[in-house]
Amino acid sequence: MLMGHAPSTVQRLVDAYQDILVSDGERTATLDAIALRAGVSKGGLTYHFKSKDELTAALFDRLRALVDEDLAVMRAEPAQAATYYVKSSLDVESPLERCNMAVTRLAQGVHPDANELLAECRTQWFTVLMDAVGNEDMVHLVMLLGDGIYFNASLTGTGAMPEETDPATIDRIIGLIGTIDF
Amino acid sequence: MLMGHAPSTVQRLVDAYQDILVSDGERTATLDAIALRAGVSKGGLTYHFKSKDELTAALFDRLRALVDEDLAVMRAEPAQAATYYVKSSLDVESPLERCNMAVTRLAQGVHPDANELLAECRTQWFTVLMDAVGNEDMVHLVMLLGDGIYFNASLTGTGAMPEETDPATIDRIIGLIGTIDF
DNA sequence: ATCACTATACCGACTAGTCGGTTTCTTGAA
DNA sequence: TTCAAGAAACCGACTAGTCGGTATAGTGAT
Repeated sequence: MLMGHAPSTVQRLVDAYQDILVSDGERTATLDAIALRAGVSKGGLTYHFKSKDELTAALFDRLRALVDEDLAVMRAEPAQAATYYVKSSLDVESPLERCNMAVTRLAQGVHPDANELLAECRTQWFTVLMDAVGNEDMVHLVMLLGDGIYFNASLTGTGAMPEETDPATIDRIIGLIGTIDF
Repeated sequence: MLMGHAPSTVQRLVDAYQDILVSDGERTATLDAIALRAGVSKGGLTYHFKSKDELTAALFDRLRALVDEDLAVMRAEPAQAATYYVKSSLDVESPLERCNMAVTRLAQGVHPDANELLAECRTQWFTVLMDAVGNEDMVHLVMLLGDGIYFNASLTGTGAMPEETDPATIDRIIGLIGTIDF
């Protein structure tokens, strides 16, 4: 079969939707704009996705798949799970963070399904971190820290990082937290 | 003169805009919906605000004023500033947090001015916390923690809190952070 | 002939903003 | 005391434009 290296039209459409959500927000993510960015006509879009809800469902499926991968990585190396979780929040260019951000845009637009999906993902991360770390307060601290980093990144969109999310600072903060006794 | 306790129409319009943004998102915050909620007609709205941008500017002014108040409180008691900052992130019903959340909805919709304003506010909080706490890494940690709490709250809208933002948990986390040696 | 589209036209719902008109309150001259 | 004139606050119908969705005729490759 030799699956093509070039992304399929379906993938490109989801990519386009995701990219527009991240960089320009929900309002701008119209069917015309998505089709244009994906390099197809509007008819081409509706050929693959009968409605915008179907396209959104595909974006949700992508997030679920990426989160599953991420959870597998954390489960594979429990000792690094907490550090990995915090640090990966910084990597706003990663497929997971970009997809997460896109769904977050929808959630902030108060799309109920997007909110539910994000809550579900957070629960999964919490469970895996609990298995890896053991201490519940520590897990809350780690997740809140990750959320804070992520929130800062999401506000600036694709633009320049504010000082808060400087990787070196995060490294030092992780070091500080590591010194906490329980 | 005896200034009325009942909020003016202008205030009610900004209230309505803010409330709809927080609980239903940017898309739902139409001029009609805002006017309806404020108890005036659309004409009544446009009498006070010539455009939606003007209404948004009034919301921004409100946030600036509330942040100034908040900064004054922190400056008045530097020893409690960090704890105050983290804990007040939990109080999603406070005028400041609600207004902040409304502007955040616009920022997530990638409104450039909203992003700029939020960045400006964060800088001010950072400066005041630096004066109060001294250690830069500690200030970053405190702010990221506050952002994480705030982000969790903003995702759930006005709904029930997820476990992460349970006040007792936050108290314990603040306690843990207080044990860090520099 | 089927698949994966292109291109274009269209509809109904909705949205920001406009505009003529109405009500209510105040003011100041006859 | 009355009343005309303004001004402030507000109403609601209308316009122009946008968006999601539908429909349809056509194209080129397999």
